[in-house]
Amino acid sequence: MLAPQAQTRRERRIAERQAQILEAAAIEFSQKGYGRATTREIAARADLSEGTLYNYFNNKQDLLSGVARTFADDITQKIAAIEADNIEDMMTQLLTDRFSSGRERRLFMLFLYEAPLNPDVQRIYVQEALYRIIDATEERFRQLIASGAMRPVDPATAAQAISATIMGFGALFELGRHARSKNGKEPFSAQTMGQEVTDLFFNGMRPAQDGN
Amino acid sequence: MLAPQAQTRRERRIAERQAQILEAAAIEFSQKGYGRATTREIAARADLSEGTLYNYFNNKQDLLSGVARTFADDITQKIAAIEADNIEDMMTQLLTDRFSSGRERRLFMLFLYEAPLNPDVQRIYVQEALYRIIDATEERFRQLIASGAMRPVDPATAAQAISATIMGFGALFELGRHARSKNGKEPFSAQTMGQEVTDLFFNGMRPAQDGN
Amino acid sequence: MLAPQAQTRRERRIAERQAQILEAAAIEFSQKGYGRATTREIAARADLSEGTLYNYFNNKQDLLSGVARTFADDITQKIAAIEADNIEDMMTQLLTDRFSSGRERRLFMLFLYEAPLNPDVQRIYVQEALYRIIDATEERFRQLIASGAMRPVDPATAAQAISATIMGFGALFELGRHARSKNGKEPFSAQTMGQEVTDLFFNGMRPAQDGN
Amino acid sequence: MLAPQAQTRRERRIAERQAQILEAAAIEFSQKGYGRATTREIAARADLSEGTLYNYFNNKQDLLSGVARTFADDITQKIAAIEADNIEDMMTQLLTDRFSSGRERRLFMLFLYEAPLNPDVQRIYVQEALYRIIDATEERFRQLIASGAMRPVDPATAAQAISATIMGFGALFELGRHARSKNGKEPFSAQTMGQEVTDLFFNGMRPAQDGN
DNA sequence: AATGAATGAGACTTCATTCAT
DNA sequence: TATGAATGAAGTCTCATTCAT
Repeated sequence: MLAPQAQTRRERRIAERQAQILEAAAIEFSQKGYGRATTREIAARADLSEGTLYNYFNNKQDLLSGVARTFADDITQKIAAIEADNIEDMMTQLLTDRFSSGRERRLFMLFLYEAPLNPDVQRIYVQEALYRIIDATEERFRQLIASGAMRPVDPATAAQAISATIMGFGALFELGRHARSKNGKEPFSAQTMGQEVTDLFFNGMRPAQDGN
Repeated sequence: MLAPQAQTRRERRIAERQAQILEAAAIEFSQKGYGRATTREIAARADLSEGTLYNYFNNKQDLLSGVARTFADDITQKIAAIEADNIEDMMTQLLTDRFSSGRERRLFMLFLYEAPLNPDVQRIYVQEALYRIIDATEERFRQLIASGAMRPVDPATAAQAISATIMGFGALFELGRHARSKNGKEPFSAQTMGQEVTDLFFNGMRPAQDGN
Repeated sequence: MLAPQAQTRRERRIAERQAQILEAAAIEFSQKGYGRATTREIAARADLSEGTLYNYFNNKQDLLSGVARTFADDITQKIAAIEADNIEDMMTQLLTDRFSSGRERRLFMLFLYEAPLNPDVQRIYVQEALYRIIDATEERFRQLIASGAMRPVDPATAAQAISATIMGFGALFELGRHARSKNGKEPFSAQTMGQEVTDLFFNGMRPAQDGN
Repeated sequence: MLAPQAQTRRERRIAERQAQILEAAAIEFSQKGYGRATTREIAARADLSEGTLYNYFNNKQDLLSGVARTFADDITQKIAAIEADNIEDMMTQLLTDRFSSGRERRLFMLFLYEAPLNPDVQRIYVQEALYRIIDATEERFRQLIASGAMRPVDPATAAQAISATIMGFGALFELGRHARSKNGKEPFSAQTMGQEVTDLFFNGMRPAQDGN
């Protein structure tokens, strides 16, 4: 009982340290990008020495991988937690969700950018998270179509379109577009935006025909 | 007549060199990202010495700005060249267009990523190109709505949604998603993709109601 | 008790390293001037890697500032240590003192040259050291005049004249003038020089008048 | 007659070009120092291309040598032009002269600084100008002493003291000391300064004794 | 396990000099 | 003879990584 417990406590402390470091790394990476972030400042933010960083991670790339894994898990869970039996609810939740945290959006951009340059990020964030989410969305669409709750479009295309839109909105937000007020109205709220876009996807742009 | 001609020749040579350098820079940046690209390799690819680079550009950042301007001009022209008087054509062209060149997509990602870290990129690519395109799209939507060719959705939201979707698809392509064949069919073609997505935006996902 | 002691040891080591680096920098700067001295050779002389230099100083300019401060402190202390209640002693000491070390003279020239090009040197060496010394000298002259030990010349001019002479002799020595033997006598000694110049300043050049 | 004339015209043009370049070099060197001045800006100031510079001078060092020679000739002539048969006039003129032009003072500092680093400057400016002036001064002092117009101090020391003082005042002026007003009086004028310092050297600091 | 000083490879950049036009 | 684009050596500085304490 003693050894396993000590082992467990040790493992717990290691996990805590790693989380503490990854938290700091996430902040630095999100603010400065991967290239401009320095291990020195990550260590400083984690209130550790630079040397200690290397007791928990092999190198800077691993820090990015670690951050990617954290956020991959996070987004996967959030998406999985969405409960909706009609398409409108589901889309609103999908769209609203990604508009939340600034740091999250920034890291999202970072992962997209780094993925082609960094196999770990590609694997951890893109393949194990993004693609699975898209696949799951496709499967849900397939079900909705089967149940007649959705027009029989190509579910793969629809899933990608939805995902692409969410990703694109993340980028637009990040680029500051959301700050623009339109027509004197208040600047976009994520909530309103989600609803309007959902309406667009759901009802389409085609003008109502005939007596509709 | 002599001086202007000589002047012109000199200017032409300078423009050529700059183009030659920017071409090399665009390739290096697109392949390695801004931080990992080196002036040495840009020079080598342009078949010039490193010092010569600095006869035409002040620093590495200016190389990125130059590349950004080139592609900002390019995309602006392409978008402006779109001629469509019905919404379906317009959307198809918008969506199809951005799926073309791989390097272009990679640089697009680069600009999105760098914009918040680099005021020049933010100004040149985001504000002077992306935003104007979105604004022009909004204006077109406004006209289509006025003419009854489009359902009276909020034109600003619609313009952003379309733009976000295009941007997102650019990213998805870049991430390799397009390489996946679905259902044994051939992998996506930009053409097909554009048409399907246009259908989605145009007709929406809502199942046909009533006797429709 | 533990923390302060550890802190002190660390600070002591840092101070030692800085001194070690500044020593090397002083030698390189004095031998080659600021522009021709290289961080590489400073590091080599300090028996450190080039990178380590930058753990202790921000840049090459700071190395020069550091050297300037060291020598500013040094000269200020030496001047302040002069004890003389009659003008002859004081002048002899003032004049003799600056003729001592070759490196010191070379750095003195360097600071004079760099001061107009380098605000730090101007502030550290010129304003905080040279000017204060001149001011202090003026004040001493003022007292000597008040006590009747000195002819009532303008004390500011006199202080500047003395200072200028010392500075000029420093330069002349540095230029190798002192190496010239005159009339077959031995080359100047700082001692002799000091006495003769003092005599000159004290008694003037005017021939004795009347029956003197 | 033709060849020599053409030769002469050619030589004249060469001399003009050289003077034009040296003028530009003098300005740049005086403003920025030798190391920080660039051949590019010297060429620009001389309204020439960089390449042309190298048709008239072998390298940057030669530019400095050329400037040194110009100013060495200049100062030698000025000193030689001094006409004075009594010591007061002579000293006033000596002292006043060097306080004149700012650029001249700056170059003077430059030559003093560069001399130990640059054999040409050492030879041209220091040995062929400065030392000769000091020697000539010593000789004049010798004559004045012989004629009883000057107290029999050591003429070599006196000549060096005078020279050192002039050099030192040049430095002090350059360091901005002259800008300080004293006692509410106007800031120093070269004229006043020269007179006061002459009085100091001539009459000494010793208080008047007895019934004087 | 923590530290942080030391390292050194390598990046960007400058600039005196050359040379084809 | 004048030009100025091209060169490349050399300089300053950064920073991920290591290792003795």
